[in-house]
Amino acid sequence: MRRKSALTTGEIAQYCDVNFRTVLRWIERGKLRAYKLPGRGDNRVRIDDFREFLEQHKMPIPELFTSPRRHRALIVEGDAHIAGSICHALEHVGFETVVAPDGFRAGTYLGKYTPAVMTLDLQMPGLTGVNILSFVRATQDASKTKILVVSAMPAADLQQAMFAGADDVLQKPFDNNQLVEKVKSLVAGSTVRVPIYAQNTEAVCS
Amino acid sequence: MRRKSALTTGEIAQYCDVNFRTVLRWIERGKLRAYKLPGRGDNRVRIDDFREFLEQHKMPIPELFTSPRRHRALIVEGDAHIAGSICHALEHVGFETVVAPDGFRAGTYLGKYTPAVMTLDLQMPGLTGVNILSFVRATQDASKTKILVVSAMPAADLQQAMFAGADDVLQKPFDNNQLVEKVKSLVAGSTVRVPIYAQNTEAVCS
DNA sequence: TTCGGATTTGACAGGTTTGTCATGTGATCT
DNA sequence: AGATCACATGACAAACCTGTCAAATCCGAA
Repeated sequence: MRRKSALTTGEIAQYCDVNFRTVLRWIERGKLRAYKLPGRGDNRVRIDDFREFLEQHKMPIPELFTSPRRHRALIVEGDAHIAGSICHALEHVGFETVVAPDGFRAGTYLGKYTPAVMTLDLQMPGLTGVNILSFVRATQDASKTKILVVSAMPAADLQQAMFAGADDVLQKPFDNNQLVEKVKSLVAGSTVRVPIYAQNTEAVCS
Repeated sequence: MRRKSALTTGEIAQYCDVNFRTVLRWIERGKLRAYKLPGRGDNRVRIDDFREFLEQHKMPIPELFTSPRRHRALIVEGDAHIAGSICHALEHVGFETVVAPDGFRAGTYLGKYTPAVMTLDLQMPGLTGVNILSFVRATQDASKTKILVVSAMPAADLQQAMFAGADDVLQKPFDNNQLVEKVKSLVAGSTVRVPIYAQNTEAVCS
């Protein structure tokens, strides 16, 4: 079954545990964004709009909408050996993993998979670590992705990574259990929403 | 995926997140314009008609059809000076430009903006040029993006870039006019076989 | 605490659209 | 050419919209 990209009023009514008439009124009053089908004027609400609505009103978000992203981890790591090891560890605790062996792929995969968490090797060739951190933080779509910096750099540099936007750091060499613990707590903590949205830094030439 | 100038009912059903039976009814009632194939009477909807339909009903337009795509150029270039120069030249002939100063951003922007054409500096720090070429070519969403490799590498290496998937190459240093010409012809060549009715007359500057 | 007014939500009915299923036939692929 | 897939059609069930009215909730005042 294909994943739906839009919901009907009835479905939303179920999720919110209210009468569908109420959902219609929300839409009427512009509290919930929706578009209409040409026929009878059936409303469809895009999942993203629905999520935003839920967050805005601090309503509980059904597992259904958080789960697929929640268990996805992006591993940005140049060393295939280490990457494989991380993969294995995370998959073992239920994550769906994707490995990006270079910066370019890290970028595409981040946008494509919107993982819940991303482990980032700052010393990959071609990655100007700190820049990436702040860039990701400023990117709306990815701002919710938790970042765990994994690096062999000295502790002072790791501290700086935290300032730049990392959610946590882990010094190489590390133990897989350590990593799994950190990742898990990052994902668990991500249920708390920070309402501050970084402004979108556009790179469009003017 | 094959290039299409018209859509079937099934495809529209997918895009609209609706049952294909419903799409048929829309067509029956004249809400969505379509023409029939001679055989069984299969419906085909021209892309422009579909887009008009979506706009008319304020329905979200799938990324796939967002119009300006054709005129978007992604400039992957580490040297801000050169990047600015390319930007300027391309904007002058009607492109919307985006600059990616590193591999990571190249990746995110490629996915985000799905540009019609991408100029790629193979010697950027951290870009393992040839890998990227083949990666992009293998990536479904971006496979239509034309790639112009811009590099100071010797001609033999550029030749290899062609084998790896580049659509054209340009040796540094280059003249802006040269670049513009190449980009324009790449975009022109990619003509998505837009049928006659295409009113996109704002097309590439002539 | 209790009361009344204002607002929001739930319930019901009628009419219409949309989804589902089964079937037949033309496309499409190898 | 044959096998598989996608589409069209018809009928029926399910879901949705509109309008109206009753019930529940909220809020300030007595």
